[in-house]
Amino acid sequence: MFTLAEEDYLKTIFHLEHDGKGEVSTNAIAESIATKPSSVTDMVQKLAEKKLLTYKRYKGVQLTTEGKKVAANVIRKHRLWEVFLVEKLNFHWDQVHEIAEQLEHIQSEELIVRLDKFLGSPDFDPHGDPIPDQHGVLKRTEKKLLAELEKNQQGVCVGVKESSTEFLQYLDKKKISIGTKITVLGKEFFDGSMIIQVGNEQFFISHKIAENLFVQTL
Amino acid sequence: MFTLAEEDYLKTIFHLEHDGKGEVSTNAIAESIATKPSSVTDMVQKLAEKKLLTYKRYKGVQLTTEGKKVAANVIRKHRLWEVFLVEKLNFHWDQVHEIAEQLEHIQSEELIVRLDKFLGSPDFDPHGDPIPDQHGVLKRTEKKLLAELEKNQQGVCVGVKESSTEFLQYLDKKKISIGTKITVLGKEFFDGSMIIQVGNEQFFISHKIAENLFVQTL
DNA sequence: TATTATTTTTAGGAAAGACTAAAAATAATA
DNA sequence: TATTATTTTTAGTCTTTCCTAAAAATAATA
Repeated sequence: MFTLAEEDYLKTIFHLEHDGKGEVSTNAIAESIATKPSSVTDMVQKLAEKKLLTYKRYKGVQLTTEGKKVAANVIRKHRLWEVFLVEKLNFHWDQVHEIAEQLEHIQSEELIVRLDKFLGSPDFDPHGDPIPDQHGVLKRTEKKLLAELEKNQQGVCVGVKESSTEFLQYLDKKKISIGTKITVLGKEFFDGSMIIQVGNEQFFISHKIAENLFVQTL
Repeated sequence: MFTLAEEDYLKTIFHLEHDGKGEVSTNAIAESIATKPSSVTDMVQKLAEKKLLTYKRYKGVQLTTEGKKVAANVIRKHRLWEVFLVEKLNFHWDQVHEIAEQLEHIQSEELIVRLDKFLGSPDFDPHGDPIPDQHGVLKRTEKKLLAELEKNQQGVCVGVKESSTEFLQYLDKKKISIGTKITVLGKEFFDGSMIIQVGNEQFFISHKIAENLFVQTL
């Protein structure tokens, strides 16, 4: 369908559009993709001919609906493979990017349908980033403190507020790390303490803990 | 390390060397890889410079030890991915070749080590072909009738001798198909009947059945 | 606003890997 | 062995994607 290079450009432009608002500049693309601006101009003109983006000389580019769909699909594949690598092959979350960069280009609709099912149709990748659905729709997410979640809400751990050794050791003991899915089973109004589920374990955490953990939520 | 095209050539030449004996001709490679002989000459000269094969004009090529190692490694990856697709994603054994053709080029030592472990270090792919080990060593295998196996031997189903509807339905009921691993738990000298293990099931089969099933063995 | 700096594009070309057409070896046959 | 057929190679191109160097457009500043 699309070449590896085309897919990489679309994906990168998609990300840049989400960060900065509006058009994406040639230089920004060149930097992201580690190539020269002149190469970007070439490719961007080609993608414009294919109606995957709109391009006006010196004015930057913007993905079309079709372009966004293709890009989101590549990102979907990338993030699903990352889940596979971490959940099934026990890679650490920070080891999987490079491999997923390759796997995201494997062409097979059926493969992704089955992989998604095999993984239990996850909503987030191991970095806490949301996985676009089959139609390329990326649910918008918010980064919150775990303490802000209500009963029955879910989040994926994406970071800590204060990283004292004690706190990190606590998280380690409780098997909580970047990408870990956390479900709030109960919340005590009195002191803000919670019962949460992590993997198959359920346990109590204090408000102090819940205020130190960042989670990504739908 | 090597380009996708290089890996495809090495793999193809490896297979051709195993089929016909001796040197592999330009035309044979061209046909296998669906390209023109002139393109083969180009690539073969390049691979010869890289010492992956020996090449004499008009005389065909032969892989060096290094070339064989690279080729066997690609084949190892291909076959491990096929096992993954069939065992984990529930693809049918005849649907996986094209996808594995792509997956075999993913570059990551660590990935293959972990994939192999995840799959339980299988010896055969879903077609009954042996999987080369980490060092590129391909165990030689034999195709036999199941009836010829002794107690505690293992084989992978690779075909049937006579394919009557009744027999195929029997195999279907017993969940035996191409690629199914069969272990002989016991064998009765008197009538040649066997107790075999298929998946988690253990059951009795008559000599007549065992004589109609081809298996690949180490 | 004139000038300088930055960004972007054009022009021309390189490497990889494919192709066609024609030439050169080798093989097969009369 | 001479001739024909087949296989293989060479020579010259094409496409994709990248590059460098120089030109053109836009933005920033005096």
